[in-house]
Amino acid sequence: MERRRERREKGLPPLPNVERFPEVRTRFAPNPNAPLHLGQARPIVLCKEYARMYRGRFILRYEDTSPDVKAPMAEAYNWIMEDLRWLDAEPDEVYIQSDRIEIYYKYAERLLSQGSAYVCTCDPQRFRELYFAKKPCPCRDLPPETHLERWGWMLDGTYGEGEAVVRIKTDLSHPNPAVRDWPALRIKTTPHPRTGAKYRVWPLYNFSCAIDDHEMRISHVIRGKEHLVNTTRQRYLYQHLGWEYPEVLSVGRVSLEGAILSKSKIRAGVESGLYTGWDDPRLGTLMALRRRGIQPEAIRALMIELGTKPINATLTWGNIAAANRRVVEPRARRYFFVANPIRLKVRGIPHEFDPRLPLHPDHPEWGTRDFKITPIEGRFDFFISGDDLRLLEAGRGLRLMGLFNLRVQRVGEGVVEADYLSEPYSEARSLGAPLIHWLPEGEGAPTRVVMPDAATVEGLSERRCMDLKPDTVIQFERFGFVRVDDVSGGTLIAYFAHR
RNA sequence: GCUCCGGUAGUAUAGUCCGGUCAAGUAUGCAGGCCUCUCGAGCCUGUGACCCGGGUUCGAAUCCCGGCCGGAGCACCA
Repeated sequence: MERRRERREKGLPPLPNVERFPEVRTRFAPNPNAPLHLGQARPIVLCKEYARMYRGRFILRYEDTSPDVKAPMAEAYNWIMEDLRWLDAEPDEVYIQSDRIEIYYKYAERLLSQGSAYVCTCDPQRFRELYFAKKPCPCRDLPPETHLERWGWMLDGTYGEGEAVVRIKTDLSHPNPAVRDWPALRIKTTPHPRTGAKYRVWPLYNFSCAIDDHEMRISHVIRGKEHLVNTTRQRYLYQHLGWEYPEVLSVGRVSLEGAILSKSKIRAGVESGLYTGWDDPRLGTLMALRRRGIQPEAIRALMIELGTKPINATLTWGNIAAANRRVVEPRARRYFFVANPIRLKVRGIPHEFDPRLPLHPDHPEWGTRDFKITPIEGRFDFFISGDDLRLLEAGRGLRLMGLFNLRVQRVGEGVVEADYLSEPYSEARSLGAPLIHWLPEGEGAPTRVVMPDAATVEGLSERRCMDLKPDTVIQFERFGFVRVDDVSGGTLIAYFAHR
């Protein structure tokens, strides 16, 4: 009782039955047909974290055995690896199932010869009727020699696509029809992006996955609960082979409010041009989150918080922003970005000013951004954000942050006129004057911020921002946190993360 | 339709296995206040939840039964 109360302080609960295994080995087994998305981050982070916690190993296994229905993409193998590295989930071992076909064949033959599997040549429709009635199909009870012979015909091309399939024997009276005599290998002649036409018989998910979990000595399988039935199916295979099934943690699915996580929908949108790419800010891919400046630490923290329960979780962008803000706030430098700029003409400035604004309000030691305001006959022009127009009113006070106070004279079409009032910040406070950010005329670098809905906001930012390195997350004061995407084209391109 | 899994505040999570310490904790959100030359951060206060109905029990978020709602699976996909 006491013990249980302590352990949840932070981090993950202990893994069940660790003592069953010489080493904790977890695996993530994606189909390389798209980059990773937020939903997949849950099992990944859990697997990696547990491997770390128990000084075990984390294995990446590409499950690319469906050349047609879920065709692998040659680029996706690398995308996935990059996504994992970014998430700080570098795998300790990597396997590709399309390299391991012979291994699956070997086990198929063993199962066939020991009568644990059979080659079924029934019409799928017909088989369906039979298994719903809990009846064996005519192939099931044929002798192993016949099945081995048929197996040869699958391999040598005597059978065509759809004419034969290897099934694993299970309990035909199992209450769940889905587990009865499930298919293990089938004929598929579509060329594979990695192995071309070398193989015509391909294992199905439950077969290759189950074999590999054993071959790779996986101790704990952490996967989405949509695989619950698959776990039941695979246990039959382990029984036939005399293996012990690993521990299984079935975790709920993660969805993200307003974002599309479905690979097929994303692909359709990317192909039709609805999205700018797999990293369109509207998408929930890891690529997209990364581009928006979401930090891997934030994703990891979120996933660890979700934990290992079989409950589906719907995260909001607010949840993500909150987690990310915690990571990014203490280390993001502050700069001014004037969105939708309008001209501010100031008169009556008594002398030069050299405002110095901190790069981070809580870290004065980081230094300052220094400006120089040199009025000519008391006049100087600034740019301020059109979004701040709502704060301005003729006759009212206004403070330019870190500079001086003004009295607004006229709010006109695209131009605001104001008179110098005073310098002390305290006066702005007592006046209740709004504080706004600004840029001296001539200082601004053209800047475009890509917003979460893929719309863009144009404006000006401090010239020194052009020296920032891509990937840096900064805060545009009073605007929000953004990630610097590109500075090479003379325009600063940034992606908006959140406020 | 059949099979399985879930259901704690807007969202997420702790507690459920081993009933009392839970008139339910935490984070985020929201509202208000303080602080601060950002609409950031920080601090304080408030807000708000055990799906429903029975049962067992001195006592149920926790156990049992029924219902309702949600999700997943029922592919020669992964």
